[in-house]
Amino acid sequence: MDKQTVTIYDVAREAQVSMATVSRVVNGNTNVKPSTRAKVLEVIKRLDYRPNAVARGLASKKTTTVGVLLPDITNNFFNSLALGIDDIASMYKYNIILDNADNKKESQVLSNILAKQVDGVIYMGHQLSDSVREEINRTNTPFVLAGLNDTKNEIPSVNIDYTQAFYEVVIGLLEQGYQHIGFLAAKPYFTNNTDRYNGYVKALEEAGKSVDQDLLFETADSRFKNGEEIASHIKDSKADALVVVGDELAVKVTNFMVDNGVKVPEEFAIVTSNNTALTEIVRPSLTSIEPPLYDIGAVSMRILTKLMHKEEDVENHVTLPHKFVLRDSTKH
Amino acid sequence: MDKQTVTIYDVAREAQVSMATVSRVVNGNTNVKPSTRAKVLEVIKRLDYRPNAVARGLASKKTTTVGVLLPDITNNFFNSLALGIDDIASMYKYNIILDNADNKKESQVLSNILAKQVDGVIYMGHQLSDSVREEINRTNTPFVLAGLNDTKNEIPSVNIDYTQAFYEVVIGLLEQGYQHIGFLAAKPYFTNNTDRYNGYVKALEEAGKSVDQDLLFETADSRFKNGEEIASHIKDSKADALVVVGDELAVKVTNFMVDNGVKVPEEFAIVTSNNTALTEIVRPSLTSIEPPLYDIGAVSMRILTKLMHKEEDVENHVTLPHKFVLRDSTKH
DNA sequence: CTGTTAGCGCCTTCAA
DNA sequence: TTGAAGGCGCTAACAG
Repeated sequence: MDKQTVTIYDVAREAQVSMATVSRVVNGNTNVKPSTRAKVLEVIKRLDYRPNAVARGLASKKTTTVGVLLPDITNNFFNSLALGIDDIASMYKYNIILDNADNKKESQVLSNILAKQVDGVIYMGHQLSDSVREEINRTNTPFVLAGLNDTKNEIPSVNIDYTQAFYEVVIGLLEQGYQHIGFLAAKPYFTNNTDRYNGYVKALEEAGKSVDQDLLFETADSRFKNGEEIASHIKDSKADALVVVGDELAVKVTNFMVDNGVKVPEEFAIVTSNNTALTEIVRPSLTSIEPPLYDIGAVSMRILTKLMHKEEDVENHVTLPHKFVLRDSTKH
Repeated sequence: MDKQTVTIYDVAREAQVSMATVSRVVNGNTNVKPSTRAKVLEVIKRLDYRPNAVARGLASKKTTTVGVLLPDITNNFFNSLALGIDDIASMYKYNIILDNADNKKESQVLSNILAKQVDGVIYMGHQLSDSVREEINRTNTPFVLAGLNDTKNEIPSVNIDYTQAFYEVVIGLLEQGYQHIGFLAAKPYFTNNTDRYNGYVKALEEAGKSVDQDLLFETADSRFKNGEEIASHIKDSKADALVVVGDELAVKVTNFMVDNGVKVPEEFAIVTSNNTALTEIVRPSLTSIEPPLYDIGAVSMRILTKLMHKEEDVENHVTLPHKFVLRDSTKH
């Protein structure tokens, strides 16, 4: 009738031991005589006993559950991170409470997840709002930001060097002879995009060029659907190369260019930022920065486990190395 | 120091009422004098009290948490369903414990999730193994299969009519004059693929054609990466049209054809099955069956809420209508 | 090596 | 409308 029918008491009675002993064998405590352990295990199996994790959580103050917040589970950037998180989580026997915080009041979602007594939280998103930061500071539950820099450097985070990556991309484009390199990203620039923009600027300045406002393109949302109009603007501009934040956006621009007779990469080069599967699907395929998405998630979770186990000297701000994948949207 | 510092006792003391009263206002029980309710609420706010969901779960035997199992969170088919599930879940105030069951022993994962006392479970996957079915039957926790038919019709599920959809696709291709229509799917055929295959066969038979073994193509895995070799086989076969299970696979075949000079759709037509974003990214864009992925997830979760609330007469096997999106990979 | 005994924080009768 | 009291199932000292 109920979810849980057989309890630790039932096992204890049936095995003719105390519940403490049953608890010990369930928790792998070694101070149990092998013969009684065997007896208990037999009864557990026979009765199909399954320890109630909720009761366990209440008594031990540990739930072996971590909260994971992300803006959009269908976004390849975020779900790639999530995969890494999930793998490491299950390796360490943690469950994940997933919250697609898109459109919901994040601090509300966070409060709710904290009420569930998660042992830790991984936060993914475009930026860290003040209300969320406040929640984080108010609780003792460990937090890690995955793929998002903390502008105040208070909260542990795992990232690549977005500035450096974009700097390198632009330098490369310059070397290939492109003259008017545009920058396309969603506005307003959130944390990571500010970093990327800085890398773009730095490269231009080193090359003795100044930033041309006419080469700064923006969209309100980096999702695929919103790329059509901006692509048209870009085509009509003097840009002969473009670095893009968001593969979906980059794909949209690429298709628009090709569909409208622009030769890529001869007349127009495109470099994108996340190296998701889309980059290999478009024609021409897209040259891209290759951030180790899975690893960012995995490392974030690994750090969280250390934090949850109260280990000392946990690395707080990890910068993972990135690579580049040269494909057909650039000359090289 | 601890996760949870302020408890219901603290609030009771501070508000000078009993904890029972605090519990009542927290749970929206109406039998509380407005003035004392106000007082309690004030204290709750002032103390930043947050009810401990674990304790609540233990006492009430409800966790307002549901388990969601899927094989791969980076797969667009599954994460689209997950988005629908998540939206409805948060609408009904449920949290989701997400388990990427890929490569792990599913029944183990399931047992683990059941130990967390979830109020219900949504299962997604390619098939329902016997061990999982056994687990499901052994527990009283409600289950719903999302995007997966139960071959034994025991467990509630939400799907489209895969057989009918493929039947219609093949009929359409036949009408357009294609003579040798191939069928490409991962082998062995799991539940849904068997349905799809049946639709393919049914259409051919109605047209007086028999199934040609040389037109049955297979891969071990429907993911994008494994499509190269099979695409080459298909190109060398007599097929002049192809229905594909899995958009990633379809994209791979399309790119291979185009890259190798085959004219799509003039010489070769392709129809895919899930209408994920990829279909609009390839050139030519892909004609596709349009299953309401988000809705399948949403309806599954809606049904699960009814089951969890022990409502009567809950619809058990829902078949949602599908559509078709005609794009450039077919003549029409 | 094993049992006894308090709680963990909250819900929920049952009385008042 | 409110309070007292007994669990929910398990962990974790503390004895023995």
